[in-house]
Amino acid sequence: MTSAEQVPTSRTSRRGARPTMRDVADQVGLSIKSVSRVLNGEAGVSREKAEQVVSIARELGFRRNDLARSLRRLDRTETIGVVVEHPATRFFDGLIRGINEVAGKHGALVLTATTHGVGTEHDVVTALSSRRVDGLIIAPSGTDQSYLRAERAADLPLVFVDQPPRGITADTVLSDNAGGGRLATQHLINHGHRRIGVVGSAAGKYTVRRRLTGYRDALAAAGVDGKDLIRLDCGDPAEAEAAAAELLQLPQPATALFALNSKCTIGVIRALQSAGLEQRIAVVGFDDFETADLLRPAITVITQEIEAIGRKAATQVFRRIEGSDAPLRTSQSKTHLVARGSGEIPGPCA
Amino acid sequence: MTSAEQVPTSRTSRRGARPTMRDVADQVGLSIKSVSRVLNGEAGVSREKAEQVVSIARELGFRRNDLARSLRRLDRTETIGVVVEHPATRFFDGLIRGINEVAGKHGALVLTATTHGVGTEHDVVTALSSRRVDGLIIAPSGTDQSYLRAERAADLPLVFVDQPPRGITADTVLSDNAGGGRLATQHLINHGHRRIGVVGSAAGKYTVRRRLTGYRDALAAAGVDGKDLIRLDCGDPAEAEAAAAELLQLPQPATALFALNSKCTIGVIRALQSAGLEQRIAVVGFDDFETADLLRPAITVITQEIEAIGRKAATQVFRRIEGSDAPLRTSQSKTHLVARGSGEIPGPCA
DNA sequence: GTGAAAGCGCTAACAA
DNA sequence: TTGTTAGCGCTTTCAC
Repeated sequence: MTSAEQVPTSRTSRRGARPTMRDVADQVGLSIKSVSRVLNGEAGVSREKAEQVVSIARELGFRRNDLARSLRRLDRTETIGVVVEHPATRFFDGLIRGINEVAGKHGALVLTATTHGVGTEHDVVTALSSRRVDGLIIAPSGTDQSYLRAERAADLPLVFVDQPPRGITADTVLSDNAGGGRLATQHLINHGHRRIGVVGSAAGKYTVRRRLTGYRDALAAAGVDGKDLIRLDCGDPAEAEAAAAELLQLPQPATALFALNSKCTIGVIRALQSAGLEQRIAVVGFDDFETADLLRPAITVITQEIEAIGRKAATQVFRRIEGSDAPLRTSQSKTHLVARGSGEIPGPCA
Repeated sequence: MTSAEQVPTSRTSRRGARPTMRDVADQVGLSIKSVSRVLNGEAGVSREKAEQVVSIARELGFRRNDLARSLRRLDRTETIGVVVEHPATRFFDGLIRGINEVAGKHGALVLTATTHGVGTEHDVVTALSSRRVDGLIIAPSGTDQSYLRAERAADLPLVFVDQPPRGITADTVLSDNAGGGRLATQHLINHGHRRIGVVGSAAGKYTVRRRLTGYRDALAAAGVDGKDLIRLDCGDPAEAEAAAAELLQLPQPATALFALNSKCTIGVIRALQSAGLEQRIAVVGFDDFETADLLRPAITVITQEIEAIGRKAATQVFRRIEGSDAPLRTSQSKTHLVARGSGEIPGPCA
């Protein structure tokens, strides 16, 4: 409290230090609060001073520290987190497009984190939660989401896509996977097939189970038995290729194949090409891919309304952020069959 | 300082409020600092108390507020930002994989933001900078990066990939685009082609210019003239298809086509299929795509070492984060030709 | 139209 | 082993 001169070191000169509102205020000769007002577009500062603030801020390379801002404003970061396993699939591309579209309207930044590789889903989600995103859209890759109890308890908006969460309840946006499985199978039956093989990924996965349910329903409705024609747990195209090859070499071989995701579709096509059967065996794949129409035959697929799913999920997140406490909701988007050739190859009963 | 009882309202009961170290400390009957020690794995707390802290923290659903933590620790957020136009391409997939691999070793979270659609590159990068990421890896989509002067001045680690920045200088990791263009063109020349058409995207884009340079160099080295065979500014497969069709209908039509990116490759293939020329006209595409080997003929491509680029970029970012002030560096990764059939269709001079 | 003071949740520095 | 104090950069509240 003595009047000894304080000689504050200029913070801006420290390596890596970034200018603060304090620095701008000092330069303009204004209080930090006025600077804050200007930089946040609040009223109550004279035009002249305001212009000075803007110009000095620009000159200094000022960027508002949103860490501090969000801390003071009690965790409104205007950021939503998206957690996916793997960004480079048609599915996640469309999803993120849809989410971005809605988030843009709300002035929020969308940050995507990947669970592939080092970090597990749990780690990545927790990291985002600790960084206080305002909401989270999660395409689960783990098998248990009960670690999110803390976030649920704190009312952090959580929306699941592609698969429902396990171990907790939350808003969820799904595709009609069973409907898609039914569509595909029915389509093949209609084209005269009775021995319809299935190649899919992890047997325990929700989407796999649902698509399979649709397959079984369609077979049952047509009075067909398909028990020995299912090959699951194919994690990559190579495994799917092997599985498809197997289905084609059974005593009573499959005359049509239904691939439960696009990686499997690729494996199936490889198997058919190796065997020279691509014009003889029908194929329907779940999920579209960019070059599906360039193949010979072009590939018939089941498509999902992916961008719509992204929009729905984001809309729901923002509804919750704005305080909605409507009951938890699970919505389901349609799936469609796009006939391109491979699925219309006739079977023995055509 | 009077002994009047303070009756603090329980903060945890407020809707959306999340437990703090204060809450944990109160429950355990310890100071906030001890809680901090435990939750950050610092030594100096008795086993017994530490276990209590951990268990109460878990019970309360405590998540450390990393906004506050980072604020106090002067902007070490242990987060790096990646800015890309569009996550769902083979390129960005590999890139993010490589980045994640390195970031994982450094305990940092990788957050990806997309510039496609609503937000411009500038907005997205600034938002990330305001959130105080420790470093930024940017695949430029805009045409001018001088807005990053503030970040450069503050020594925020910045690494550009795919294309160098304009308007500022920074560490950059590129592919040898010209080399790839030369490889492709030379390959076609070697297979007897002299009229080699090019279909590419935006003429002003760095990668397009470099790949074209390689093309011209190879033609010049072989004494071939290719002036009227270049069609740029094809933004999507449809435009590339039209451009390719045009090149095939010239008085002296192209006998081979070089597509400068995978979207163009797809358009080119479509044009050839429509004309029934896919077995007659040679094609080389820049950038691989998942179904390239399923097409007939399978597509010969130039590949980039994408994951390596991601690893290099991330390594450089962390080097800078750790304080390196080595001179700015531009590194270049190799490109390779993968022969699959379409590029080996012989030309008239074979 | 302008500013001073307090405090968001945490950690650094120091004290006991 | 444990606690106290100050303060990161901002916004909120209230006073002038």
